[in-house]
Amino acid sequence: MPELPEVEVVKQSLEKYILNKNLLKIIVKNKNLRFPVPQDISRKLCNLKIIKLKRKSKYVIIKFKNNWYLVIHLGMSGTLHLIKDSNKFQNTNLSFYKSKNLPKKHNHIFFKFRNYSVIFNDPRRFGFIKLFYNEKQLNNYFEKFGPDPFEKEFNFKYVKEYLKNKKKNIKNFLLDQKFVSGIGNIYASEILNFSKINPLKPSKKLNKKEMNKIIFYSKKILQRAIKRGGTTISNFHSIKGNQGSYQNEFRAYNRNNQKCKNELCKGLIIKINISNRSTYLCYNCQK
DNA sequence: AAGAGGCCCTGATAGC
DNA sequence: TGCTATCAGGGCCTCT
Repeated sequence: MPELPEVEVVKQSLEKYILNKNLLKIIVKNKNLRFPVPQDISRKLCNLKIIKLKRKSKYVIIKFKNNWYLVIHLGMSGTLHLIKDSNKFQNTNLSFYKSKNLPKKHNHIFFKFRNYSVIFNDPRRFGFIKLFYNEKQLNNYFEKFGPDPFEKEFNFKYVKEYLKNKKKNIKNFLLDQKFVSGIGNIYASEILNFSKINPLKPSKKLNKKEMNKIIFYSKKILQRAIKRGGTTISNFHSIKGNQGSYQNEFRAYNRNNQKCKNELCKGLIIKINISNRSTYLCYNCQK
């Protein structure tokens, strides 16, 4: 589900509630996520103050006062929920189920704070959490990732060097987190439609103008999506349950057989498969 | 080394 | 109503 904008929205809303707060305890209901939940995580992290929140790519990074880092990835279907604990039921699991926003199933991890809990829900369990015990370990993990689209390193020189002599098509490169990190299947289609580039175009055939368009629209579209609270297709929302609205601005994704919205273009958006993932494009203006 | 494809998992929806 | 097939926002692993 969540690409960079959705994760950024989650990080920002999470920050309001858990920054500078003590994590009282963690209750793991199901440790079988994409990777097993780290052993003894509750004992290790209880009564530790959260001193910083960051986002890298599609990951939320939570820093504790002892310089440990908890990293959260939401996979395809993961969500975080903020639930107020009523006084009556505090310290019992019952309180967690009092909010109508909380799904009934797949609430795998409960992070308990003084007056509320943050709950990790994930039906498909492609999400996961990881624990790092110092900054070096953390940096080591993210070393293999390319720059976020917003980072200065994501510039013409980098893109040109990286794509030189590469056979893979540009759409698959936008999804390749080693090249640029944070873009997923929705925004890849959007970026290429704005840039008027065919997703199947071999990367080495992109000219300077096209590379610059990709860089420009990656930043612009993701910024805009963050501003609109992300994209809500089936279940994404911030931790308070607010829905994003960027889906109302889609130009390509989910618009099979509808008119292309690029200026002066009379083409139709068509859905095709690239590497087994839905891809939306306009053959008329995306060359 | 780069690239293609399979796979992990549940739920929603379409078609019969 | 109930079956089956297909698809879904991601990314790791294996094979060539």
